[in-house]
Amino acid sequence: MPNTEHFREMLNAYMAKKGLRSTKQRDHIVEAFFAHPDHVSIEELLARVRERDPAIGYATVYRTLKLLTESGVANERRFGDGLTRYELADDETHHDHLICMECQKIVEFEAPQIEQLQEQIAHQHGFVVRWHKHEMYGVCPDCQRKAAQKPARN
Amino acid sequence: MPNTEHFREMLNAYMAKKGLRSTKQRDHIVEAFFAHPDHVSIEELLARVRERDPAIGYATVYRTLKLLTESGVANERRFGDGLTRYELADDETHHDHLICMECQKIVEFEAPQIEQLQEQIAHQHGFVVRWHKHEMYGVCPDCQRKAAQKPARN
DNA sequence: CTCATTGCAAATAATTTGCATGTAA
DNA sequence: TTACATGCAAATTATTTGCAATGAG
Repeated sequence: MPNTEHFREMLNAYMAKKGLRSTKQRDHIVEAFFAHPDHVSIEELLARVRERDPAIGYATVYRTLKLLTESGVANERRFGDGLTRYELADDETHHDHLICMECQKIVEFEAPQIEQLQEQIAHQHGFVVRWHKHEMYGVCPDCQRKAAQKPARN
Repeated sequence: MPNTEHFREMLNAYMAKKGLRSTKQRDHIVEAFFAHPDHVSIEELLARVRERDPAIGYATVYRTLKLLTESGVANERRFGDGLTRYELADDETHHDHLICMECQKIVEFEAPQIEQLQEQIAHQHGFVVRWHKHEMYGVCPDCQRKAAQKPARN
């Protein structure tokens, strides 16, 4: 589990400001998210949360993840499998993604040099950047190997 | 309209290989896409195409855009407004995006230095990159100005 | 007590699919 | 002629919402 202190504070501050309440469902969902905040889908999260509290419904998970997103704790992402996925909005240790178009594998990487260039460009356009998304879609080593063994059949 | 020769050839090759046929609906849709291949949605495309042929249905547009995607002519993109948008898979003149979180404005930019760094990183992980997505979400100059005039009310 | 929250089921929204009919090749 | 393509409507899928019941503060 990553260091979540900062995010817990953000969430508490947001909830206090909006007059929102803390419930055991929310707590479970938030804990489950913090435990594995690595591009999880609603369905995956729901499955984990139901291990502790089988009565929790879809809608509550959707609503809580929206809350996490609004409070700046999580970011919504879509990769291309039709699902919305969530990850910690962790700017400090920000990672980007290499996605295999064959097997959907996701590899994370960090590239401080790119982040720096990004900032420059945004600044040239007068933008203030809140977060970013940098994804490369291609073929991973494993799938390249498979493709070599069993060539196309079209 | 950008230079589309290369893409027409890709599409023809793909259709020939798969034994697919050329129809007037497909032609209209493909032309409409080539005319404005700048992150269009299905709905926008349908509206344009119906100016020429009012009988064309949603399904055909969806099917044709899937065909363009499979043939490598178009790429599917999702920005965050719930719609899938399409753009020319133009690697040569590839552009990335700055997206305003307030007004949804999309600004394009090019950054060859970043593209170069990307390739390096992908190579380190053994990936072959087919295309990529690089989006920065933030606040544009206009909306920064508005926010300054009319501060938050939460 | 009051009002946010929950779970369910129903409602939306975007996209896909089945099928009878039309039509390239 | 032989399938592929089309348009429609129905089906799917992901997500949102209305509402009565529940529960936090």
